[in-house]
Amino acid sequence: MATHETQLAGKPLLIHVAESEDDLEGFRDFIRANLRILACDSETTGLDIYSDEFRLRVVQFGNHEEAWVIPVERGGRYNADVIKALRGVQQLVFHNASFDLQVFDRHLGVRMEDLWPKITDTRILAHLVDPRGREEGGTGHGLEDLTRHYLDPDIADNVKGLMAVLAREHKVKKDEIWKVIDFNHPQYQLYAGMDTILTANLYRRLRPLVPAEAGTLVRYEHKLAEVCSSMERTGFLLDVDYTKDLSERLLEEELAYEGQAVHMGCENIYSTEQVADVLEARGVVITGRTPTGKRKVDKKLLSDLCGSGDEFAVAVQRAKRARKWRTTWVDGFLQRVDKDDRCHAAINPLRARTARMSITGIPAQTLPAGDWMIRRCFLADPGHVIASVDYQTQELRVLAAISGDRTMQQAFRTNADLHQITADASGVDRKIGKMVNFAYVYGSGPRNIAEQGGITVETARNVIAGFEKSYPKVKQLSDKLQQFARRNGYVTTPFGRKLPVDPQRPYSALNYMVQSSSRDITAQALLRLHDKGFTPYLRLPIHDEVLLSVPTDKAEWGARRVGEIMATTFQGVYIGTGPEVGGRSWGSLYGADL
DNA sequence: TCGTGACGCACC
DNA sequence: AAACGGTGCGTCACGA
Repeated sequence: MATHETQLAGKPLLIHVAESEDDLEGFRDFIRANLRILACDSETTGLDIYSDEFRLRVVQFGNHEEAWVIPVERGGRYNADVIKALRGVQQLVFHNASFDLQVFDRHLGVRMEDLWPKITDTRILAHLVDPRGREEGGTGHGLEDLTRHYLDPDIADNVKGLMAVLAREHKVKKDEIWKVIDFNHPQYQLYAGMDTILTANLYRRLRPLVPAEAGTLVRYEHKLAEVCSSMERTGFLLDVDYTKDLSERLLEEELAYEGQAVHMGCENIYSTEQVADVLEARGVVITGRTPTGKRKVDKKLLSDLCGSGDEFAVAVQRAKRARKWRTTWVDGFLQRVDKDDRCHAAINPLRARTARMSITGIPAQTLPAGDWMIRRCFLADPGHVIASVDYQTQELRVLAAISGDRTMQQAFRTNADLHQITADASGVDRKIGKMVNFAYVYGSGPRNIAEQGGITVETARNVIAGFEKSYPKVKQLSDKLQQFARRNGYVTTPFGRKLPVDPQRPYSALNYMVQSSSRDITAQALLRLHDKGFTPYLRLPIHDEVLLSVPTDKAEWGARRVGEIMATTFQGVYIGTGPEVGGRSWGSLYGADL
């Protein structure tokens, strides 16, 4: 048995490694002595849990000063004892449990459902303590960042440097190291064990720091993480033939237009500098500048030029679009599809400062909405169709609720046209009224609203004034929140979430409040859907929408039922839903299959 | 070779 | 008086 001695902030640590099956007796003793609570972690060959090459290599258990490292890749008793430990320990602490639990589910045969009830996730605790990333002045939420902030900066630096050192030693790229490194490498063993000790210590530090108002959020966020991890595990069926074909078509389009651009003197259309040079050589005057003073060549400029018949602009824009669609979406899907033709998104249920969720892998929140071509790649299961249920004007209704504004609430109650009300208050088009309704929630100023709506700054000021006069309580709330945020540095949402507000941007307090509350309304709906047994049909949560695959013969009923369960009354304001049933592909909801 | 900032663009 | 909130991802350009 190998044993490593090291230190964390001056305190001694002990890391045991099971090198032979005989060593497992010591491991079992350790588990028996720590049955109440242990931190756990795993080492794998990569992050692509659902790819064929993925392997689980090592599982570690630890408390605040001692850890065991078990090479489950050897199978046999190593495997069996780890499974017993996972089942036996009463409380398991992970950092980002969703990942490890999916790994154990798929590669160790321990169902997530069995483990989730006893999981504590330090990433969740860290977010409830400070939802800001490191770039935003917060602690960040990765194990390394949190270790640096709460435990021991030197250890954090070592962990960060380790990968690079080992990769250099083995002459491989950084993300390849976890596949090739030998289990007997002492540094590998040391840091594998260390991760659980860090997690155990983080748990001790973070638990008392969770704000009292957020106390009830702890269990709720863990349940939400469970539901989202279940969606990840299920995955989303990919129409592989269609997707491959689309990839080829997009590549052809890209090459054709890129060739035209090269012919017109631009070697690299992705270099803004080069595009600007060619445009100027063609007599275009570029007036816009980026924050760093460079010539601004963006979509708006290119579209305007396309409109006036500039063939170079047309070629650049079309090539860029085809390339973006192919590399960002289509090829990405093909790359991560598993052997059953399913794509597994990574859902982070607790991501933004406002707690908004994020979805990567299938970047479902950013797929083009005006076109069905990309969404057409995804299918409902065999015998199923796609259904979508979204909230109707979720954020504005939340604003009506938390501000208590009578006019806004009345408008929603009577189905009056809120955008027209805003427009009429200053005598502008409904389109402008709608834009300002949303822009106000984002905290936009007159200049921005003017640019966005193609109106003068003067008119923008009038529309904003009209908005504030129409909904006086909204303005009052914004002022109140700003004042509170200036004084205290944060605001607290109706769900008990403490959201830090930057002193330079007190106006963002209103948006944080609305965005965060909206997220919690969707999140709580997911928990209700889970309780009613709908989780197997859920595919993705997308802001104010839930996407499902439902059996064809029950689709209408199912979508309606999901809509009923999601619909809610928030502080007296009804937030209704719009269930939609499509065809076999997600694209059908956007005009495909017609 | 890798990491990072700037930029641009997709969405709510 | 004015203040655009949040996300993911690809590419270039640059520096260690």
